Amino acid sequence: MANIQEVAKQARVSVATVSRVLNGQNTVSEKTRKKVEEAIKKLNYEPSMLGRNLRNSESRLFLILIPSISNPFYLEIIKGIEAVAISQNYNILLCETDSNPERENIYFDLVRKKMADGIISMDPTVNIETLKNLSENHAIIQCSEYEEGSGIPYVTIDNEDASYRAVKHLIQIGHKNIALINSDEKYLYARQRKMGYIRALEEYGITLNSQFIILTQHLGFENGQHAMKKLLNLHDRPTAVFAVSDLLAIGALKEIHASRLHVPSDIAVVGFDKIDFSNMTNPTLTTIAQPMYKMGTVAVKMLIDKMNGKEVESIILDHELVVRESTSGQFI
Amino acid sequence: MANIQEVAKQARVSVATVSRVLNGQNTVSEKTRKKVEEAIKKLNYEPSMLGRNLRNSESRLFLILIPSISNPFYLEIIKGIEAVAISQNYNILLCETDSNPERENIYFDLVRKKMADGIISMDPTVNIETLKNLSENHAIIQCSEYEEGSGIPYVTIDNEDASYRAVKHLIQIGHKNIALINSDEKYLYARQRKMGYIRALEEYGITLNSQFIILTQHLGFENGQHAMKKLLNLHDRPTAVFAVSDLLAIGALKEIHASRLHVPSDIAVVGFDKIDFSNMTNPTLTTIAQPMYKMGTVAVKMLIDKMNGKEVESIILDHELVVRESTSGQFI
DNA sequence: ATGAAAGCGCTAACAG
DNA sequence: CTGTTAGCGCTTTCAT
Repeated sequence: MANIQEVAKQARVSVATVSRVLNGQNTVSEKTRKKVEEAIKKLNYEPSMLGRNLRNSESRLFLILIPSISNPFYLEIIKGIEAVAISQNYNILLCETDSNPERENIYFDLVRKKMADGIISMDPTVNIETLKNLSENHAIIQCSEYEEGSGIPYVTIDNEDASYRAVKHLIQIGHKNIALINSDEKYLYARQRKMGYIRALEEYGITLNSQFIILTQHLGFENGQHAMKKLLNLHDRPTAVFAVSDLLAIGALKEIHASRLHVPSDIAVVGFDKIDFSNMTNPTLTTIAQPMYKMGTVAVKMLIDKMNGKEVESIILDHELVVRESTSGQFI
Repeated sequence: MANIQEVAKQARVSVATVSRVLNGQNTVSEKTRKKVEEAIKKLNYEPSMLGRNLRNSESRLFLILIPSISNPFYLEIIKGIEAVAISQNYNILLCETDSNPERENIYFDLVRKKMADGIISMDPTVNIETLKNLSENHAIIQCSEYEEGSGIPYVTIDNEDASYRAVKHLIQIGHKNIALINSDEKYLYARQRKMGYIRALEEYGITLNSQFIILTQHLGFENGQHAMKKLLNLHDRPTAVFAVSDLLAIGALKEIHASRLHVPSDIAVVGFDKIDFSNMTNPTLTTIAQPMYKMGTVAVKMLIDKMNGKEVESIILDHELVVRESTSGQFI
């Protein structure tokens, strides 16, 4: 493989000139540029990013931290991230932490060792102290999940309001006994969504039934099944369920079917995220749509701004309630 | 950020010695090693991979090529890849081509420019000529999809046999009118799976009904719905469907429900891949399990062997028929 | 408009 | 066991 030296020799110019051509500087005469371009073609030369990166002290790589690649919620965000990243000549290192601090540390090391120029963290289980430390020397943006007052800019939605609207929708179609399948309240979004749930109930004068709130360890399908099983075993079971992720909701759906009950006539279900799969279930799932793709694009733009030393403000994006079959029709 | 020079100065040794400590060479006296380690700690030094990579002419990054990140089939493979990669101090660049040659080329450029040391391609739409060219100078492994006689080693399953077994299962539970929802036959796996389908029918003396074979552009949910719609509109509709991906099968499931028919009593359904979602549907999906995680780990090992100049043989892994609700019970 | 030369941070060959 | 030094491939300042 040819290097810049050989190209220079072939074109009878200096390596500096070759470099100038490579980087599209306009201080090169047309004639010289031609010569260089021919030499490049003739030698099949490809500039090495290893040399360039060392010289520029950059890797042109972003670290994207997610808890699990199996959760479709993140995939759409990643698409947004990737689109903007590529357009700016960056690439992404997709890092799945499995909520494992050791694993997380392997990835953070990549940044410490200059293999990545910045971080977009979507991991709610991230060690926020480490993140804060890292943010002193590196550009970091939090996406979706965040920590208030950490000084790390974030892009997210108004979880409290989204939750409020989901529950209000259930109330408006006639439900009073509404359960909440929430995740562990150590997560900010879980606390926020619970608040929205409570606010909606209060607004309509519905008494909170603490048996109707089930907490799950993770946001997966099985967790939704187990939670729903508990709810179905209650003496007075709910007529509607709001689950804070589509995967949880789909698990609930499955469990309801297993009990030979019908959605939405026996129990209505609302999910959260609008993952692709929420439209494939039977019945299709009413859910809160997050602007995931946009969230990804915004996060990258914020990150690049941050790397360029600009002042970066956190951003709250809009969400939307998508009514589908799992709540359609008036409840009587 | 401190560099190796400053550490050397602080420890009053040469940079070579620091490098030796960094790389765990045992030619350093205990006393010196201590000094160096203290200096590293004191200065909060982290070795830069940019320097190391340039020096070693490696990036320690693998390029993983997939057509779409939304297809869950690839995710489990990726987990396998990542596990082995990390254990060998590599990281992965996950690249979604969207079956777009331009996009593909951006990623191949990464290899040409030394930003990646090797490629694992899982993209059936990959330009095989480009791949062959690239394979002259770079280590490449094909995973799942491959090209016979390309000289590029691959790891995959026996698609013909897997398909044969799926169809045989349907026959054995009493079906004769078995449809095939296949993808475009420009893909090798599609041709192989069709062969298996035909072989099973022939073995049981069932005449092939060409109306029962539907080809789809992609392997997605909607494609499954459309294909199933066509089948349901046939005068003599099939009593069983074998779809070559779970997503297709789930689409078929949905369409069958929409027609107020019941699975499996009206129509039995078999999918392919055993993605997580195949267990979340109602009914759960009978499917062919591919050893996806293992496929990923094997692919990386092959890649690393290849990079080390070893002779690498292609590998065929085992598959398994997983019978679940969508075909359970004797068909009458 | 072009070239010479320094240097990004590291490793390894060689010398001692 | 340790130090000196060249050099990986590139960009950029400073001359000219």
